[in-house]
Order: sequence, then C-alpha cells, then structure tokens
Amino acid sequence: MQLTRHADYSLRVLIYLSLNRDKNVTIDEINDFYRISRNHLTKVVHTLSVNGFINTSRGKHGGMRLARDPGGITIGEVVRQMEPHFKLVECQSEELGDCRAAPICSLKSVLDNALEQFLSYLDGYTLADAVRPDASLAYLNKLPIGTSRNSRD
Amino acid sequence: MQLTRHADYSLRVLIYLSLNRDKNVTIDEINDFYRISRNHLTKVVHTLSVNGFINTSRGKHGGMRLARDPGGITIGEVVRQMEPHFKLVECQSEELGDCRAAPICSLKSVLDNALEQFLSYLDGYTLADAVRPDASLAYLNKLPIGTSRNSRD
DNA sequence: TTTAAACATGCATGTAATATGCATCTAAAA
DNA sequence: TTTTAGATGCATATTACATGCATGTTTAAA
Repeated sequence: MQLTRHADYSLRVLIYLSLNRDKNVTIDEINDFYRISRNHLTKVVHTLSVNGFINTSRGKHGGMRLARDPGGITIGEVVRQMEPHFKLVECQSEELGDCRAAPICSLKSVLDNALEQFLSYLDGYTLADAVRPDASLAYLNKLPIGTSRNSRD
Repeated sequence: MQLTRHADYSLRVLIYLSLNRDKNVTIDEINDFYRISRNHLTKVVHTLSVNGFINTSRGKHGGMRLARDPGGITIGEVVRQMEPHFKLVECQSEELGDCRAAPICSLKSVLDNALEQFLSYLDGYTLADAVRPDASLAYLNKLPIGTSRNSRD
C-alpha cells in the first residue's frame, strides 16, 4: 500500500514552496534540493498548477509560487487531487468490480469508509503544520547531507 | 493508492470460508467461485495458513477451514498481516528515507497517523460483519453471473 | 501399498502501472 | 534575438507484483 511518486513529489514541492514564499522557485532549484527526476518533477509541477495549488510563469525570472497560504492548503486536499485513484481492491473499480460475492459482501463499503477516515485525518493538517514553525531553508542548507530524519517523531 | 491482490484475494478467501464453516474447502472450489488465478490463490492460501488465519490439510478430503470464528477475525488484522508494506511515501522507508527536508518536515508522522486511522477503523469490523447475516452461498449460487454489486451501499 | 487428491514450493516469466528520458514547443523578459 | 523558464507528446525503462509451470510432499482411501 503506497501513494504514487506523483503524489509524493507533489507534497515535497509544496513543502519546499512553503519555505520560499517570497520568491519565484524554479524546477531546477527544487531538483537541486531533492535530487528527484527533473522530467517527472516538470510534470508534477504542471499538474499542481492545473489543480490551482501553484502559479507558474515562464521566461526569465519565471518559476512558481504557492497560489494560496500554506495554512490554507491541507495535506488531504493535495492527496485527494494528486493521487490518481483510490481503488483499494478490485471490487471498488467500476469496470472490473464484478466479484461474485458482491451481493452478500460489504467489504467495499467498509474499505470506502476506512479510506475516508484516512483522508479526513489528512484534511486536519495543512502545509503550514507540516513544516516546523522555527525551520528555514537556511538552517537546512547548513546541514551536511545525510543528517536527515525528523527528530519530531 | 491500492492494496495488493495478495491482500485482496486474502479477504475474498476468508469471506468465502466464513460462509462455509462446516466443511473443508479446496483451492479449486474457491477458484471456481471467484475465477481467480489458481497459482496465486495457492500462495495466498499458504500465507493465510502461515499467519494462522486458516488450517489446511493435504490429501484426499483435504482443504482448508477458518482457524477461528469469523466474528473474531478483524479486517484490520488481515490487512495488516497480508499487505506486504505500508510505506505510503519514500521517506517512510528505512533505506531510501533520506529526504533532505526530513529534519524540518513532519509529513512522515502525519501520514503514519492517518494510516493508523485507516487500519484501526478496519479493526472495528470482522469477517462476520463483512457478510450479510442472512446471506448464504446457496442464495448466491442461484444468481445468474453478472448480477453482482452490493445493494447495501 | 499403490493411487489419487490435496496443498507446498522454487524458479521462470509476464504484465501493467508508473516513472523517467528525450526532443521540441511556447512564452516571457532582458 | 537570445536566454531562461515551463509545457507537452512520445518513447523507453523500471519494478513490484502477478501468474505460470514443474515438481515435491502429505494424507487418506481403495
């Protein structure tokens, strides 16, 4: 059970942008920071833009910015929109959902509800909640690579 | 976001067995019912047995049975044991979890908690809850194939 | 004791959803 | 008019699963 990298990268991009609200950030800058496939990143950025999470501009001094306040974008919202589907089991998909046990089995609705528990929990957290309030990129950039790991949990 | 077929099939097998507590059920019988890859089914059955959900016996008149009462096996328990991993994003895996934002990002713990919400919801439902109390296989077998879809939700 | 019916298991292969790469286009600013 | 940025379509790679195949092992009945 996992999210696609598309959703994963989306969250990373938005978190990076939350720490850089005052300037245009380029794909290359994010790529430098995370060392993520630049091509994939480009597509993620585009989808984020289409979904209204960020504003992009081309050309010199172009780049992207958060379209809204980090405190107004929830993790749940991002996951719901950036993850392609949530068909946990076969019977949750329209076409293939022809399990012979369906008429007597309520697994589908139980899983639907459990998924909603998952997502609404994420609705309770915003991008602002996801970064340490005292944190800054300046601090991060001083750390030798590999120091990682969130000391908060 | 989806579960593996391994977990999916596991639930189906257990649901089938919940409706057939009084006899030994063979892989072929389950295969006939669900039309699932027999080879994969074999492996699922084995894992279910190793994990103590079912008892199997070889030889003539062999087969499998639920090891416990359907009311005592929760969906959550099955999913937790039969799904290979729950690394929703890269930073949740031990080896690859070297995201540069980790020191200031609490996404990992937020997702961990959301996942726990999902699983504990499933802990609240048992195999007995997952089948309609009035249902029987006899009823199901009378239905023409394709009638499907749970009318409960 | 032999045969048939079941599950067990290792190895090989297929598959399909993502992910990535590459080339090129479009837009904006200096 | 050149450079810098994102946009986009098509091709290819990757990889986790899923499936297939062959064979082994156990058990019970004939």
